[in-house]
Amino acid sequence: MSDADADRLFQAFADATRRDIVRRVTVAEYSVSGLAALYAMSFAAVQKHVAVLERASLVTKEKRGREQIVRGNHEGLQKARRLLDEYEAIWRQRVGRIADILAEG
Amino acid sequence: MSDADADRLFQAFADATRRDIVRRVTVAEYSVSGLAALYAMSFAAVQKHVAVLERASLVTKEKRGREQIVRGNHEGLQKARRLLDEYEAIWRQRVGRIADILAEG
DNA sequence: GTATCGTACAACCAAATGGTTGTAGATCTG
DNA sequence: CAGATCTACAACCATTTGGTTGTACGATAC
Repeated sequence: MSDADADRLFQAFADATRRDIVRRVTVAEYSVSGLAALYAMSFAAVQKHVAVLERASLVTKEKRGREQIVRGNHEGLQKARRLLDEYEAIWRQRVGRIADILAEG
Repeated sequence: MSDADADRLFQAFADATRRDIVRRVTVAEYSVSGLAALYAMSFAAVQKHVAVLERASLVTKEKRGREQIVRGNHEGLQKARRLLDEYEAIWRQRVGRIADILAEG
């Protein structure tokens, strides 16, 4: 994953409204206006949040009639989790080294 | 974890320089100026990045003589991973529901 | 004691972010 | 067809972000 991909992913997660959208569209389908009705902000603002999530592969949009259906996209979440798993692995290596030092001493 | 905590965490991860700092200080100790020497930006800029990471509990600072030693802090990483695990759980529930529907049909 | 080093912090700047309103194009409904 | 609905997008605004330089101050070295 490129730096730019990771930037987009974590940036997308760094907003409570967007995290809420991700949760909702994972369990059910929503049109953009359906989502907009849930939040105390304009339709355009929600539209922008959805666009941020789409660019981060956390959500997909599909046209259905005049509506745009938003659904969760597992791809982005998987990428984010794999990246954090790499950091976790670095921690485990470090713990391993410390254990080795203690074993030697 | 509060929304503000999550915001700070993911915001902190949403920058390649900061992610690199986290990796480095997890495997070894660095002073702030030691870190600053690694990047093509000013000392003050790196100092700000470290401050962002510290607020997000991804790093700790400890004064040693005139230096400030930066170390990785597992707490922030754990919080981030747990939060992503919650999203993963929502996905698994969804997959379960779909399987149920298929089993019924 | 006097440089020098490492840090903190303020002030500033350009660009990005998160919000707004307004306009316009598609699609459905009556 | 006319009107309502859903979406897209531009323009604008305030705040935050990521960077800079400059100043000040405690700790170290000579």
